[in-house]
Amino acid sequence: MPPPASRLEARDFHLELTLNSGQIFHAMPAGRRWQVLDGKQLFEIEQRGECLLVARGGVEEARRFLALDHNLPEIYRTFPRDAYSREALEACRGMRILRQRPWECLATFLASPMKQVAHIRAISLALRERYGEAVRGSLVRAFPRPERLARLGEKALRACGLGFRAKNVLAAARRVAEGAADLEALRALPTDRLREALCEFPGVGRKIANCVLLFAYERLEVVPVDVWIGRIAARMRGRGGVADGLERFAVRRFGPCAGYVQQYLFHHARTTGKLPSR
DNA sequence: GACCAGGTGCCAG
DNA sequence: CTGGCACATGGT
Repeated sequence: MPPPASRLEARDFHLELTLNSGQIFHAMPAGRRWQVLDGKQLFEIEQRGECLLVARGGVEEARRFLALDHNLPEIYRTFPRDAYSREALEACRGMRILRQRPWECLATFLASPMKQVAHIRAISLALRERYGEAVRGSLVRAFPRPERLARLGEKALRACGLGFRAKNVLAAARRVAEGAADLEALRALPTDRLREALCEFPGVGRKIANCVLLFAYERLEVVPVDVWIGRIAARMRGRGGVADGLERFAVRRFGPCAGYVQQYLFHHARTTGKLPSR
């Protein structure tokens, strides 16, 4: 039996929303609680109002992974003031940008092109089930280490539903496993140089690199432009807008925590189908 | 059965 | 520099 739960104060936080907002893809409900893995570290957590009951995993580790140190009221003050952004904020209040591990984040988003969130989840779960290490008490296995995936063939990865993305996941696993890229060492680079380094992985373009920058390297000012953010930004820019790239526009428009804003707009648009008027 | 999904790389003009 | 297209898979 797990030890009794520790309490963790968590104002301005929405656990379920955060775990299912398209940052990670493996969170599992366990009764009233949620199970989520950070590497091989299992957290099992229930939210009761502004308090979290941490049934498994350390409180300090949970605080860090869930980014409870982000000052959300302060971040909200930087949000754009237009009606659509306010609507997204109200719909997603309490959602946080998690602190993911770079390898899991990179590999998972290499599986994402032209896939819906539900499909990415299915792929993540298949990879974990087949090639991940078991974690005591966890309904889901850990995300496979690069060394494990590097030993596989493309066919084995395709069998996890990866399709044409299999070759990119495999190449990334090999690059990391053989030390051609050190994802932890890259952390020290400034954002532009780090993005360039990430784009050296086959299959990583501007969008996926930005996802990894935002979700794994704490670059909260970065905006991944996917189909939804593209539509939203195009509407906000309107016809009178300059001949400016959508990403550049979004970065300026969304403000200093543009990545946060992006995540709220993305989730709101994806789950409701609503877009800004005009 | 089209159509679309948290894109990228490559090629023609 | 820009637009068009192939690339797999699964759900409406």
